[in-house]
Amino acid sequence: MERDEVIDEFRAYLREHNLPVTPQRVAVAEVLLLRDRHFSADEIENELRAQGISVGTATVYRTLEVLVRSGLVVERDFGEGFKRFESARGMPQHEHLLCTACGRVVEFQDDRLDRMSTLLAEAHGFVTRSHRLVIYGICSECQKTGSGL
Amino acid sequence: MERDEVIDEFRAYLREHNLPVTPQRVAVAEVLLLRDRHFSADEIENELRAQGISVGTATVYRTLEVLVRSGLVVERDFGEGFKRFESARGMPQHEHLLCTACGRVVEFQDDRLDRMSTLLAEAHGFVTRSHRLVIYGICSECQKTGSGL
DNA sequence: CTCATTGCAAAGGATTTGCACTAAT
DNA sequence: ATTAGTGCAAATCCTTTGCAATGAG
Repeated sequence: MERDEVIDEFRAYLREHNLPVTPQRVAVAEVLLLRDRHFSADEIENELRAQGISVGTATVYRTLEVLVRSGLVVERDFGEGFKRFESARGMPQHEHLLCTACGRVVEFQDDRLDRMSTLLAEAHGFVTRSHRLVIYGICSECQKTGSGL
Repeated sequence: MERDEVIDEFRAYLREHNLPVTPQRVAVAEVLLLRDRHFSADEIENELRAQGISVGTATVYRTLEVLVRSGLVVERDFGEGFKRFESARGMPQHEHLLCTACGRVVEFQDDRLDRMSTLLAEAHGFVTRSHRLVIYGICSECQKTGSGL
């Protein structure tokens, strides 16, 4: 799949909803959709600044709102005191491993876990809608360097 | 276990650490340890105010810090924009089922899940510190009444 | 041209911190 | 007496909002 296809999808979404396609919106979308990372609003702003593009904080947040509504981006809260955003591409339902030393986020998907989660919910009379698993630990890199010890 | 035993445990913790046992600290501890609920800092303050006890906001937060360090209370973040605190009594590691219709929170514990979570982390080179699973769904009550549909 | 977006700065909500005052040991 | 805790208000951190200037369609 072409890298810019996702951006075009966003452009299409904006047009369909009569929302102006501004360079700022596209710039924010590019950071988020063309990379495989979890960005905080602040990181996005810094990333853009590093690229020489200046986008106001408010605009970053407002664009993130649109991106989430478009379904192209997903909002995550790992209890760090701020939110992170990631492309919704590919992995529909996945879990997160968060390194408490360096903040790195690793994603994975496991069918057995999905099934177990549904069964556990049923056992308590719940009909599952979704679930979220975050495992906090130390990644292999940080284990080597001894960071956060 | 008697209701006041937990409070005595907290008093003991304070003494052992040369921390003064103040009426404010005990008051906050009582709200949290003598009930089966998840409280926000704000709710604790209101609860105390309703009881005619006035405790400053800063003191509530500072006491929560001590309670968490003592291991008697656990801090939770369900992505609501603020933190919740609950007694750690009994269930050392447990998961949460959150009804998206009525907001009810149900807790449960499952060893197989704990083990699976550790194994999944290892498979990705992580050393597990802890994990958090929140299953979002509809509780049996709401399924009957059709709330949130 | 017209209306939505932008950016700045002020406002907000949750939590923290500085500091003079009070209380526990 | 000592030393730490308390309350208040000011300060932070992340995020939202008001509003005049700007830009997309």
